[in-house]
Amino acid sequence: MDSKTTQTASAGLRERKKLATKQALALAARKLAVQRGLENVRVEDIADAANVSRRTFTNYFASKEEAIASLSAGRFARAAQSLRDRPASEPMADSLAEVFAAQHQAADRLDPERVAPVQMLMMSPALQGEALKTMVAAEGPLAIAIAERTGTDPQGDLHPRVLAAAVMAAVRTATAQWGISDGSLPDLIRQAVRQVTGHSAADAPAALAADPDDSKPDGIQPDSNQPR
Amino acid sequence: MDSKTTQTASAGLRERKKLATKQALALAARKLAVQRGLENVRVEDIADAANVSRRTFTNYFASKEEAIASLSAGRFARAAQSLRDRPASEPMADSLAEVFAAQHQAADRLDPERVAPVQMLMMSPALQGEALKTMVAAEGPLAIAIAERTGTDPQGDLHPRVLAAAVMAAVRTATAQWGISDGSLPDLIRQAVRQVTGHSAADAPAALAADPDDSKPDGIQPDSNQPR
DNA sequence: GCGCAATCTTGCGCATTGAGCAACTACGAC
DNA sequence: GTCGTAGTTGCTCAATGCGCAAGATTGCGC
Repeated sequence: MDSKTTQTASAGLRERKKLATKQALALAARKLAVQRGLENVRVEDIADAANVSRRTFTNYFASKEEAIASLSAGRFARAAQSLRDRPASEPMADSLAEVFAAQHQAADRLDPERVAPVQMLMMSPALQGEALKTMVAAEGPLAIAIAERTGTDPQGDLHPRVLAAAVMAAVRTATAQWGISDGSLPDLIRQAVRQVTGHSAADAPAALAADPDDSKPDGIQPDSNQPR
Repeated sequence: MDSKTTQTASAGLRERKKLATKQALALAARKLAVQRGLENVRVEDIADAANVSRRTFTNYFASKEEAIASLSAGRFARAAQSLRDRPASEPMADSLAEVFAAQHQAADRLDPERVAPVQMLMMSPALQGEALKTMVAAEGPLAIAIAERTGTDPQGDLHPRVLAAAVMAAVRTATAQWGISDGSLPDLIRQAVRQVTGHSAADAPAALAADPDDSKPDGIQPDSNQPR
């Protein structure tokens, strides 16, 4: 019911308005949280900023944290599809590394001045729980996509699910490391993902095709609502 | 401040009372949640069951979810120390697999009638966030212990942290799988952990030494507060 | 076009919660 | 035995989550 934030098939004005409201709320929440700090933002403030009532906010999100986390949900949800778009001949380790590296490629080039606060926000303890739930929620679809490749059963077999979970954990760790150590985020992700897929990080090909899917890395997107 | 739930060094009556109160609250929270369902339990009910005021509950936990999750926190916190207790000569993959397999060994023998509701509870969406935070919190100490073994820098180097995160993810996946598929929890954990450590699960030694540390697998402990 | 049904939004109200504050009490150092 | 410190509690209030019902908007069949 929210996984189709991506394929805006323009099902109808109704649907589109709903999605627009949801996104407006989420963006307003993030914007205000970056500006004032999450704890100084009331649900009412967010609702006001999105021109809806406090009650309407509750219809979409259970909390401000969830609203902000929903911004990353879309990107992670697309990971499974991105994996399917990879050539089936490619080694699984390569596919996974590139899928996630490509997703975060744009973020790496953005102005650190604007990325840093968002990064800080997403790592804050108040959001950690929601952020984790978002990533864990993406494990299921990813496991299914992996199982399709390997021809295993995504339900009964432990392997695809463990791999999906491990890869997401690797991405999370790499993202956390980014900013502390130097190095580009995509490279850190490749390194981390390859570690859990069992392949050595040494022989990683430098060349990589950025998915068209990468056009909207909404997690740290320099959208118009970004504080300026 | 809560990681020493284990080594009750009896620092003083004051400390012990504090710990006792905390544990009583946590156990009461879990007990009531299993009985009535988490949503039908108010903080006040938990406080009453533990013979403290509602205000005191807040002094220890921010929410009922956190209270319940705290029961698993102790066990995960001990994982790092358990790893250090392993012989340094043992391959890392074996050590990790056995540390976590041993931790959950007792749980596997318990009466499924009593384990099932607890398992159900821990997997409920309401607790997922807290449960995840608990596991992620354990990654840091585990990464440090891993880094000690491998002689790498737990801060700058990505490897120990990724490994720690991947192992925790593997344990989480195995636990989730447990109950759906058949098989013992320790075996599932070994299988999952070995997958992310890169070792094949085939050559796992059957023999394993249960840590003395395993004496209190408090996560699913058949304590006196268990519903009967 | 038209009007009805489904759905979304909103205002209102209430139960619950999180947290600051100050008084009270128990522990433990001296 | 006395006193300082730390834990517990009741009071209070801002904020939240959600049920309910009325009002507004969209989609659809005719």
